[in-house]
Amino acid sequence: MSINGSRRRDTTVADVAKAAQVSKAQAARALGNYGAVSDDVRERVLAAAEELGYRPNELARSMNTGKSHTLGVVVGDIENPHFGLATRGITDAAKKRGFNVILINTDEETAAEVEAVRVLLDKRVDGLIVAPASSVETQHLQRIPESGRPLVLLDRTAAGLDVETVSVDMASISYESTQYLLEAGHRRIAFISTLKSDAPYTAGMELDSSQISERLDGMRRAFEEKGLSYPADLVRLNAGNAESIRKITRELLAGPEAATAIIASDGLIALSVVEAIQELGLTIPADVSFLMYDDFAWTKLTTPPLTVIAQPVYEMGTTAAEALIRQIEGRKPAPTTPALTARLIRRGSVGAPRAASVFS
Amino acid sequence: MSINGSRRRDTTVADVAKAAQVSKAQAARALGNYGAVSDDVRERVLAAAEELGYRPNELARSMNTGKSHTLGVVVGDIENPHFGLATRGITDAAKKRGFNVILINTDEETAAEVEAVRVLLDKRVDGLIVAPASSVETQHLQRIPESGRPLVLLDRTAAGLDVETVSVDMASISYESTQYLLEAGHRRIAFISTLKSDAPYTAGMELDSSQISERLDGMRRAFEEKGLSYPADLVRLNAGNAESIRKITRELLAGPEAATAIIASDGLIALSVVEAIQELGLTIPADVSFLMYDDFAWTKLTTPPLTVIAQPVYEMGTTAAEALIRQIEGRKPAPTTPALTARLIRRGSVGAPRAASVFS
DNA sequence: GTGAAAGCGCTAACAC
DNA sequence: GTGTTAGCGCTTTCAC
Repeated sequence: MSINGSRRRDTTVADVAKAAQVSKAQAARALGNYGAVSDDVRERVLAAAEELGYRPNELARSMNTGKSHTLGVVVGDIENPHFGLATRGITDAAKKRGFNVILINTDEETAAEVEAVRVLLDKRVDGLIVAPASSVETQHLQRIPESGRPLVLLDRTAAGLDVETVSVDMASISYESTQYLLEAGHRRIAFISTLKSDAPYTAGMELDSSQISERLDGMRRAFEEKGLSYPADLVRLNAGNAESIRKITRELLAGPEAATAIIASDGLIALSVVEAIQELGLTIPADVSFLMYDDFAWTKLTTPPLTVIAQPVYEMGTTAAEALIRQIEGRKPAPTTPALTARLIRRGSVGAPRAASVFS
Repeated sequence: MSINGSRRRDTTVADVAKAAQVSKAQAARALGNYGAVSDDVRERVLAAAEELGYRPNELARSMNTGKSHTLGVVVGDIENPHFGLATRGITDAAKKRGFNVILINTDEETAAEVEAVRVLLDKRVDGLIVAPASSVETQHLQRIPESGRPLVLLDRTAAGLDVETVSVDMASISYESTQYLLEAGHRRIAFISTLKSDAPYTAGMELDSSQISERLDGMRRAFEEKGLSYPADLVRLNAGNAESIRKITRELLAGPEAATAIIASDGLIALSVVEAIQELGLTIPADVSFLMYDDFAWTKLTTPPLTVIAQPVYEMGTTAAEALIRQIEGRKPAPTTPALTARLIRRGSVGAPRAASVFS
């Protein structure tokens, strides 16, 4: 005893076993409730555990079961409400099934993503959900299934990776939205994305993001169906921060060939675009029409309320987590995977272009 | 050898040691780079490791070092941008110091929080950051320092818990903001919070949240300094979901004693309040003034832009993580902890009350 | 510098 | 039912 102070060791099964006067194995069985244990023993063990304040060491448990009951989640930016909501979906679904979540942010940098995957694999998570920063650089993702752990992709697909992917059909919703803009009379439709790229966008260029590719494909198809060709000069990438987005917006809206409608690829971009439009003293939709991906609550509060492409983000999160856990537990795929689809919510930010008559 | 297929075991130090023709201990030393290892051995071990694709098992490592290099983070709702941003701060700071983050959502339910703490402790995280759902029920938080692991509180304090807490001084910013409203002529100032409570608010009532208490204290002080008494009937709790918030807003704005100004306790509430105000056909600030906690980007896009109380949320996250890691590593507190303060950003949502002359 | 061996706390064979 | 005995993959004495 003496001065029993300083660093107190956690109480272990051995301690409990001793106190309950049974073998370590029996104590472990009672505590982990598996195997066969007499009521008498179970009672004594549980009482002793309670008494001693025993708490299982999950690390030790994980070590010999090989299961950590932990999911690794790798997203571009948790600060972005899109991922915030998706993460909420993931953690909710995970908790429901007894799994925890280790979250890593990549800032949409592939290097950080590679590192994140390494760390999570080293930590022996049971599976991973990744929203890949790049649909092209995917060797590090390849390693996940190779290491025997399941992987589910969120939002974007990855080249050459045959894994379950939870995302909505971007091509068709993009097609539909573009049609809507075309019918309103727009021809000069700009698209702004955060996607990093060394070179400015040119038609037919290979893109790093399946998601953006699909959206552009949808737009192109809508144009071509009307016998029009799609204005590749209005696609702007590298819309990284607020400042660059304002700059892009100003450029897009200047000159004789200015855009008459702008599509923002996500909520963060939308914020800066709308701000820039207001700063220019322009009015939506009289001077410029506006459309954005993701339906956040604030989009209803602007004047006018914004027309958006709503994605079932929370459901995508739960779906991804459920799919992953299903794979981890080796169960068969759900009979019918309900397709997740985006939909266009027409509010007030799309109108006829100023000089519609010129074109139509 | 034979059909070396099926389940491939991960390669371990033992495998590497064998391949490099050294003892397991030496291989481990080279790999973990600690202890003394000759250049020759190190080289051979590293080469063998590379060759075999060795990856350390962090679980095993954690088990005998007792350090998991993982932080547990418990927040009310990651979907709330306030926590999204704080979490971003935490993960950024953690990553910078080589720590990972396990995130758990409590939905502001104390029961879920108790469970979350238990799970994280069982997983042997090195320390925890908790935004406590309740400032009163805190026995489970007590257990964290008792178990020998550091705890840092975020946003709210907890009764009887002497741990580092990262939050801004709510009483003074609330005082300042209330003064501002009073000077604009408001007397009927409502305050809406998500805080759960069995009974409606009454003056002097004990609240579950230190944060809300402080805010109300600040308001009260501002009123009293002007020789006025503070309208406790305008404090509304239990603003849980969009529907209840709209209902509260409608009530607050009806009748002869209607509120002339509304303060929303967080961004989620603000969204619904503003929407409800618009639905009622009222105009901000002509019909009702509005003030909210947290400065989100969208607050600049409404008409008029909203007057807000900006909190350094991201910095609170990084500060909390840094403080926690400092404690984990047993280092002394930073010489000067820079005080985090909120500030009032006056935009356009506060004006004179409709019937200001009646009061002044 | 190096290696053998003893754990970390738990689960899982395997006997009895 | 119960206890004994090996491990899981790593770190860490402790000799040499």
